[in-house]
Amino acid sequence: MSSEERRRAVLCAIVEGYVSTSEPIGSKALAARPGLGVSPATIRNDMAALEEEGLIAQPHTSAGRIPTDKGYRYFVDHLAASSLPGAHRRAISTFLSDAVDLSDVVERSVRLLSQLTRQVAVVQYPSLRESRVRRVELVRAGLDRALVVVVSADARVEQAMVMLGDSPTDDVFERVAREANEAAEGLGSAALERALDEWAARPGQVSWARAVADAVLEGARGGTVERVVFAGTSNLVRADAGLEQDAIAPVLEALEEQVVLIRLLHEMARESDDVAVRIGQETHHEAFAKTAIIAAGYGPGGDGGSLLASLGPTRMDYPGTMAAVRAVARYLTKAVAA
Amino acid sequence: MSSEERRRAVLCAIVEGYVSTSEPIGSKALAARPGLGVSPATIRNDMAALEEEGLIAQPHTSAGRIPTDKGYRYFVDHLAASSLPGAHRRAISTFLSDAVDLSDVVERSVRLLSQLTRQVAVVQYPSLRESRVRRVELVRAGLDRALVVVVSADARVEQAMVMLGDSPTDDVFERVAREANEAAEGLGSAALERALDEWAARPGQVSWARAVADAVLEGARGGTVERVVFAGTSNLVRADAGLEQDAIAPVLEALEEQVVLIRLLHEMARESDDVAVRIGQETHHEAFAKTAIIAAGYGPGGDGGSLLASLGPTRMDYPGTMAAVRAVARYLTKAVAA
DNA sequence: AATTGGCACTCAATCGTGATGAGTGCCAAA
DNA sequence: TTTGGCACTCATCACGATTGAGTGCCAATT
Repeated sequence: MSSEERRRAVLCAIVEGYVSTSEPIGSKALAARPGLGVSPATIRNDMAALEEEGLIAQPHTSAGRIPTDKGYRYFVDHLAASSLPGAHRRAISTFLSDAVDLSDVVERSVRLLSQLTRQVAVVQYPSLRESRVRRVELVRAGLDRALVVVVSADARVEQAMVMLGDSPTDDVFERVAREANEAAEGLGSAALERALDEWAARPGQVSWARAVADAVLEGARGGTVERVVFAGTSNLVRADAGLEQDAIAPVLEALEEQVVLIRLLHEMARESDDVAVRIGQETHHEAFAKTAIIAAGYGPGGDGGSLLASLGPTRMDYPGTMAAVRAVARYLTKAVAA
Repeated sequence: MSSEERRRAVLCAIVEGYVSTSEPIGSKALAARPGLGVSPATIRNDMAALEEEGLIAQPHTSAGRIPTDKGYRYFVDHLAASSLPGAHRRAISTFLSDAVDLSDVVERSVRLLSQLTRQVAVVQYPSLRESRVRRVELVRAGLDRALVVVVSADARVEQAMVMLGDSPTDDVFERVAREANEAAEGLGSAALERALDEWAARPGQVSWARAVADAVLEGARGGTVERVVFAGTSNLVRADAGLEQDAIAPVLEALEEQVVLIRLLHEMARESDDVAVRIGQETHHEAFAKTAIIAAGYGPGGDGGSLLASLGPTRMDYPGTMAAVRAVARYLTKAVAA
């Protein structure tokens, strides 16, 4: 093994050691490890070089080394894809096999992922592709408001409240409701838009027809809300997790906020078509500065898909977590396709 | 003031002092307070009596006293209803005034409540009363499964997946879908049940008609799922919150679990028609042993209503939190009635 | 040029010690 | 019943000494 190779091995050993013990790793402890049969002094030289490169650091003078964000990054980039333990594999298939509907699938997945990784799991609801409208239903919900319900051909139901700005009689309301359905039924995308535009612009049409048409279009597109569900937030506060008390509250806040997280996940999805990893500072968010996020897309490729992720302290089991995220993403893809 | 009254005043002062400083309160500090003009020695006597009654305790010999669960209970029971700061009142009305639909109202409420109380807020989705079926829609979602969508007259949409145990042709499926809607349309409660029973039992009916009928009935009843949303979990880990690190993870787990919390809230709603309070051990749950829960019903009285709550460490500002919970419940009642 | 053993040095963590003082319980006096 | 006095307890803090893990550097070795 060349000295270059050994330096790399030393880095990996430091990462693995620190992740499993959560304590800085010294040269002596490393030398005792089987695998790299060299003396502590040699390892010290390698460590000095690695520190020079900014891959490891020491918390204080007389302590061992811990990986920096950059060190973790190197480790992750030079990682052979590891496989999932058989027990986990079985857990996934049994967990997801008897889900009854979409929200059930999503909820089971997020719980499963949090259990497999012992981290916080995040699953974004699938952003469903545009599809044909099966039926439009208008339900009166007060004098001047109505609920628009769109049932699409691929078995989704979207609803939205619209303000009428007007108090139509029941007769008028019923007629508009019937017409809206007739205009939209069976159509999709461009044809749907044309039909609804025409309908809303008919002479003598009620003033709120445009609002209804927009609601139907939005419903057909799968809604604008990008919902995200979590599980396993308690893993953040586990004593062995390695996040200081002060670092936890901002993370929980950011998770509840959602918007920051969703944008981050989108960025990550764009830059990799397998599993994407952001470590510490790479998240570019103060709240996540001490955490790492491992994300993967699921569902049909292209824009139709959606995202899931695992979030934990930078000191996490990267190979294991990446394998779990990849596996759940794969199963979830199957589950939503069915 | 009689000695009995003073003892009560001492207890209240201890609670208030401990809540605001999060440190045990000594006799000297109490005597310095204006209000009860007696010497530290007298207060010590009162304290001994209060400790005898189990209302206060001392963490260690040479420390001041802190309230026990029982002490907090006494304090809460003998509390004059306090009113909400004007700023909070304004916050409530502006926060809720421009909500667009039910889930928006619920989400705004839970955020608002967590901000007002600086605790974890929990809001249960309104369990809506049974109502007439406006329309039933069956959407095929695979060879042997279908989505049943029930739109009710009061502007709700419920959906459920049913397994057909059979792979009907599209023609048959369409016919059954039409018939199911005809059978259910416009009916409610008993009449609906009768009509669906008759429909499902018709000679020559498909085998899965019963499953569809059940799904429709359940949808009309508002579904069985009782969803709960949270906000402000980061407040649990705030350093000044007063929960030890180890106590936090179980709480987060229990919140995610939901089922325990929901049952607890139901119990609480039953025992009080104003604001109900459970303190520490009174929750009868290990996870909540160090927390207090303040719950109130909202929505129309009787079974139609639902619940919201605030959860935090037992060392919390009870009057303030109770006032906030009460106020949000009141506004929320208005919001869902509209 | 790379590796190794030796050695002095640094510094966090640990422990023991003593001082401090907040707070108590008890008792006798008012 | 209240109060002042007083001895007692015990967590907390500050100080110092010790320990030991781990390092950096250098000269010797391969």
